[in-house]
Amino acid sequence: MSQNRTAPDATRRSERSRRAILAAAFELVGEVGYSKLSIEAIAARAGAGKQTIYRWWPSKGAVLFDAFLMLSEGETGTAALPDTGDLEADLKTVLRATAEELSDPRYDGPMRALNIEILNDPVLAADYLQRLDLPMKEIKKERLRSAQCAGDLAADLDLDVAVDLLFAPLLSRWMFRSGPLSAEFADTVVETALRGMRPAGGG
Amino acid sequence: MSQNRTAPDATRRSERSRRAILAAAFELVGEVGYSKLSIEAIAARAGAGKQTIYRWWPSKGAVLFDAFLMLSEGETGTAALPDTGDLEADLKTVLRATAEELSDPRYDGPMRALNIEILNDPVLAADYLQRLDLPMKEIKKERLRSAQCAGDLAADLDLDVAVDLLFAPLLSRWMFRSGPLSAEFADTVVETALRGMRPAGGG
Amino acid sequence: MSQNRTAPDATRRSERSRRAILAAAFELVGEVGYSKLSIEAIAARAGAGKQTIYRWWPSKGAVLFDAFLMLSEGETGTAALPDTGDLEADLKTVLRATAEELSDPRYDGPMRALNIEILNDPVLAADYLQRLDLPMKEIKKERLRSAQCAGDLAADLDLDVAVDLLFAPLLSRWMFRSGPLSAEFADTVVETALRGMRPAGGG
Amino acid sequence: MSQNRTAPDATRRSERSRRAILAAAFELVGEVGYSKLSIEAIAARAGAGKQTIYRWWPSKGAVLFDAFLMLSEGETGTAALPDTGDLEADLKTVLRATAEELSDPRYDGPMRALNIEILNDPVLAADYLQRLDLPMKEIKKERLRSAQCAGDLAADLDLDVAVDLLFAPLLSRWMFRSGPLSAEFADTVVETALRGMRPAGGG
DNA sequence: TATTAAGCGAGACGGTACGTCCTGTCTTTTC
DNA sequence: GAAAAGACAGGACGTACCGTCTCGCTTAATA
Repeated sequence: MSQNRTAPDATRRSERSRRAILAAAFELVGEVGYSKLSIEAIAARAGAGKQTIYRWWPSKGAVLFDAFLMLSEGETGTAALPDTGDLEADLKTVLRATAEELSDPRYDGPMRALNIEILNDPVLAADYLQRLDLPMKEIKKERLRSAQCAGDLAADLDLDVAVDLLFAPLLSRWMFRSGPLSAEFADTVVETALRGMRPAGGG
Repeated sequence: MSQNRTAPDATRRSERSRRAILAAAFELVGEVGYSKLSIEAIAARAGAGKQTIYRWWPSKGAVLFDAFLMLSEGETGTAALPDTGDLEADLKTVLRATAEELSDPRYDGPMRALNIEILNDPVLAADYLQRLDLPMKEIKKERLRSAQCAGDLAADLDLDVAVDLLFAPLLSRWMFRSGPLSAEFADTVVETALRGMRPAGGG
Repeated sequence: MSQNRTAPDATRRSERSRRAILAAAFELVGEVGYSKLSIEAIAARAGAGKQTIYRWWPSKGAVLFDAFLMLSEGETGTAALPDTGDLEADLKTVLRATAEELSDPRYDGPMRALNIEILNDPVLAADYLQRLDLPMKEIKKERLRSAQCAGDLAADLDLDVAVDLLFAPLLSRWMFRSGPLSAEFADTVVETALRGMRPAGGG
Repeated sequence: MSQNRTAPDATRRSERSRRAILAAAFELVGEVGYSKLSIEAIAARAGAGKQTIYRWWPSKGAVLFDAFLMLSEGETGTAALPDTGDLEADLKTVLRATAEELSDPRYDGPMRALNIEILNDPVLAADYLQRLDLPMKEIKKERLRSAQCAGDLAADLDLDVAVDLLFAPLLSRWMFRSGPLSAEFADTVVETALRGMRPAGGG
């Protein structure tokens, strides 16, 4: 079970360096964009040696990814979508919030960087899926399942498809900048998609 | 309207070099992936000088983009979605084809590379929007409009949203590799989305 | 007698371009130094096409050399060293003038450039020898021969060696910047060298 | 006393790389000549990165110069001209050796390259003067001083001029290829120059 | 309480690619 | 048919980073 190289001893890892590196990575990607982001710059900004980065992360994308995880620390697992009983209103709240976050210049740069790495690197993509995307999808599905039990959604609805239908359009607009990420857009997407998911005999 | 630098004289441009460079770029991105793609390698493979690339394209992404345009040459503007009268069947045909294309390893690599460049470079994104995305969206909207006239879609449906709802889920799955790009998935997306777009009184 | 390439027709040669190119070369080498001198810059400054330079000169050094010839046009062949009857005084006059010229920043740069080309290119060196150095050496030897006839120099003196002995020290100091090119230095060289060249029984 | 850029840490310098680079530079300049010598080729031949050259040397000429210094390592300071008591014979020995060295194709190329750099670069010229030319001149002057004490040279002879008078003619012939660097030439120069430097009353 | 061994900052190293500049050739257009 | 203009293939420039590799230094666990 040993690595080909002597594995680093995690107990001795400097928490100070770890945080400084992740913070520096997040800052820099926001300042200079993904394509200009370099390990050298991260190390310099963090006051760390390059080797410290190479020792603990397999790629630049992994650093970036961990920087995101650090931000969303505590959120995952505990968080749940709002459930006021009104599915449409709850989803509109969530999509509007998502739209706003994607529009925020503080998050736009780093988010694009992470997406680029995911596009590039299948390993990182799998990691992202497992550790961020799937948990968040489960949270979304949980809310839809609740609505399904309440009879607000068709019983045979594929919840995976439902989540994609609801969230992918926003992502697509953000990615290609093909339209404004407005509250109106969020609302229309929710309204149209939900109409397709209601029980057949619904009123 | 003049450039800040003396612009190259397009009338003297070598068509032979242009084609060789675009072909080399497309080949290489498929072989080594985007992150390993270099201007140097493109020039070498094309038997061209690096300066010839820098003279005519502002960025690596622009080369890649033109390589895509060269492939889809003639398609844009002339093409239209199938219109058998059965909207659902027609859309399933198109989405299945799209899913297949995205699964094809010959297109997966270059497509990811192009998307990365678009994520990175707002200028290229705008160019892409104008020259590829908008025309293709118009074609899709044309088919939906035809269905709208036939009473198969709600009269007040926002066709832009409709297109996003239909096509974004596929793109999202491809991008994050979050599920199989199967014909079943394409069908389910079309069925669910269309149900939400039909006239209220149901035909 | 034909060249491997169709030789240019000298009768059609543009005198205007020739002069502009030589002038531009001379100016530029003074401004930016030899190592930064480029054919492109010469052509641009002269308002000439690069091909015009390549058509008429075999190398950058040849252009530079012709630029020098243009300057000394008319001098060669006609000129002679002063001959007042006092050899020592005459030589001091000449060496002092040479020292001054080598110190002049207008000539220092171009002269170094020419010397560099000569060091580099044996063909150009031979050309230089034939067309500039030998004629000038002959002029100097003529003056020494006159002194020899007058009994001021040893009858068996090798005049080639004599010229080198008189002029090389100055050149060496200039080249290596190993000391001031002063009138005193010129005088001392002449006095010392001449003492060694006088007839044995001389007073 | 600090540099404007963070100076490299000389204690960490790789002696292996240094020697390999200097050796490669010396070899290459002999093989392809100065004008075809490139940093790129030196690095490749030495198995070194280009940055390693740029880190430690300010210019191509400086590399070449150090390559020369490496060759003459140990010679400077310790060496002295032969002193058999017979000045003329000793000088003839030295000049003949110099002439032979300048004729040796192994040294001709590199030597020309170094001279070109010296002509080009005043900073390098000053360095050369200080570290090679002046020490060697001092050695030559030492021999002349010894002769002066013995009464073989005029008491008021300017030894700097004397050295130039003796050695510059050889250099000049080599540089312009204006004549054979023969033993006869060396002898004649020594005989003629020395005759001008002897005490007035002749011993 | 010393010893020791890992992580650490620092940064030199062999490399690759960058984007710029220039070379020498070729072609097009003008005179 | 020479000349201005400038695109072309090619190649070196000097810079920026890559990922690897020592260096001393600090620091936590072991002897």
